[in-house]
Amino acid sequence: MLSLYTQILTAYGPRGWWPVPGSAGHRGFDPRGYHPGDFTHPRTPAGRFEVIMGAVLTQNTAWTNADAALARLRKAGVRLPSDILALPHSRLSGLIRSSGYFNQKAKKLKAVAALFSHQRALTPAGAPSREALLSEWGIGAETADSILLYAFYKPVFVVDAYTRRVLSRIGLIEGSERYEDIQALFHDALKQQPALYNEYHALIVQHARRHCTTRPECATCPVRPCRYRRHASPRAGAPRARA
DNA sequence: CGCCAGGTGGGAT
DNA sequence: ATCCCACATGGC
Repeated sequence: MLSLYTQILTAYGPRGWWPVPGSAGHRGFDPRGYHPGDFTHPRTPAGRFEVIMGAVLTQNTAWTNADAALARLRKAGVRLPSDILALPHSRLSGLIRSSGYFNQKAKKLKAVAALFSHQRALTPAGAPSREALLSEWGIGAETADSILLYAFYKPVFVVDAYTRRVLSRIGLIEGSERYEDIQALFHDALKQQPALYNEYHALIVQHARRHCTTRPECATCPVRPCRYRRHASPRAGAPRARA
């Protein structure tokens, strides 16, 4: 686990994703997504809630699509749970249209707004537990953990489809393990620091997009050893290897 | 035009 | 417990 981190950090450099306490500057969720000035400070209630809405809106969706929806919400003055709760479903779904699944996500935002509607819920002391998040409709393991890590700086590693793919290609997991089992690999091997988990996750995303794609580009891959490399075809078009 | 993108809940087996 | 599917837009 640590070896993978070191290798992809060296290869890609720090990603500088969602800010953590003590970081010098505030850059956006995704370097290509947010721009300085667009974004709300993540240690205020509105800032935390923006991160939370982003976590829902980006579910199985390109970040650019989710970000466009966040921008429209911001422009419409939607900043806090009470704003979401005050909107009719049709108006809300219209505002977030670009994020895809807009009917489902409007419902999810309503649910998440209800959970965070008490002012204390958007403060560090009042942060909901993982169990409380998971019990809300529309919040699964990854979204819950994204909220805990990125909105509340809890030392919780976020496992996503990229994580599963990269680790299984390398041979660190089989691929069908349960979410929490994969997460435990990170929790057990690394110091439990939010900034580390943040950076590591961002680096996995970068690696999965740059080299460890559906059709991987193993020829220039910076990660070694990798089990998949032996099976992978160096050029596109060849039949995909299966273990 | 086809595929993919930082998932989740619900229903069938 | 596991598998299958609906949910939907936008970029390449």
